[in-house]
Amino acid sequence: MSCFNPYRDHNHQHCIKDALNEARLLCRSRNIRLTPLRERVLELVWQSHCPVGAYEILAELTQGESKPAQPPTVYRALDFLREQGLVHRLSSINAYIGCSHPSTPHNSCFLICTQCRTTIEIEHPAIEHSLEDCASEHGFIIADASIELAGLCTNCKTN
Amino acid sequence: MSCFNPYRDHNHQHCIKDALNEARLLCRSRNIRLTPLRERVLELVWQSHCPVGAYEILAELTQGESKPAQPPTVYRALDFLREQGLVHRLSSINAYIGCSHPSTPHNSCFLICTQCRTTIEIEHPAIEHSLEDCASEHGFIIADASIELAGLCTNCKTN
DNA sequence: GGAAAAGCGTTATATTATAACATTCAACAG
DNA sequence: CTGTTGAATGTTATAATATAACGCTTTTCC
Ligand SMILES: [Zn+2]
Ligand SMILES: [Zn+2]
Ligand SMILES: [Zn+2]
Ligand SMILES: [Zn+2]
Repeated sequence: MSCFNPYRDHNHQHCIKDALNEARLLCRSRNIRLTPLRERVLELVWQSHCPVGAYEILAELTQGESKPAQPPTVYRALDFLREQGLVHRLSSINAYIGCSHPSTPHNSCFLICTQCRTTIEIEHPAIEHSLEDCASEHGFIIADASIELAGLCTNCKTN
Repeated sequence: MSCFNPYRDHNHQHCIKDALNEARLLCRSRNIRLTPLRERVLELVWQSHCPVGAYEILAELTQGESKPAQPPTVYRALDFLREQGLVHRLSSINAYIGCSHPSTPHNSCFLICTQCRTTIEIEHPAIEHSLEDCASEHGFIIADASIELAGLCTNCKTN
């Protein structure tokens, strides 16, 4: 049972707070720097359970600033966060989403609702096993798995 | 046992010929038009078992022509071929590859070698089942699965 | 044959991402 | 402290991928 069901009401402030806290601890333990900018970008990524585009983040970063931020600012922060496993890239929609369990290494697997855009990251041993089995049958060594399932979430399929 | 092993020598002319023949039959049976341009693009996609970028196709289309082809020419042909299931898009690398079994509906799953770029499309009931199980556990209805596994193929892992 | 739709050419532009170099900041040794 | 070094960020420009919009041509079908 997960700590929240993003398809229902929940206190999302907790999600944000938890994600930021975990990120801080994780970076501290790895002795790397979660700078204010990186933390800010992570916070913006976590504004919802919907994937967010790099240029959306850029626009939000720029809000209220005198000079607009530039693309490399965002992409560098995202690169850092992705390297640390704090953020995933959803290549099928060119968007980014916070990782729900950054402390444990995993192949990411996402359920992306095409209607409400809510996206959840799932971990399912059966998927991992079937992929590994299949790859090894072909003598293939998986380095990086991208599994993105688009469709309708519980909420949207009934509406 | 598959009709060829793309990691070893094989007569790739057969692959191209078979793919084009199957495409013609399939379009005929669906009563849709595989125009010369579309067929040409499909042929270019099938030039190898490596994914190919839209602008690479564009460049090859332009070879020997007086006026260079424009992006919409290629993208429209690719859109058509994808709608008909003759070509898949690999979003993790922004590239396109011919479908190895376009006549039967399937979720695409690819093993993409990061070294030699050879890519094979696999069908494995266990993967389909585990994905379906997992999605339905979350009340999610899969409309479109994108599974792209990057890593080392048999050949490259030993070299 | 003529209307309607599909296909394609063409021009322009949107969207996503990176290269390259300058400047500032943080860490650390001496 | 201070000077040195590498990391982080700012800044400008550009690359790479993809689509919008409009008009002409070809095919389909009555
Ligand atoms: Zn939440
Ligand atoms: Zn994750
Ligand atoms: Zn296929
Ligand atoms: Zn290889």
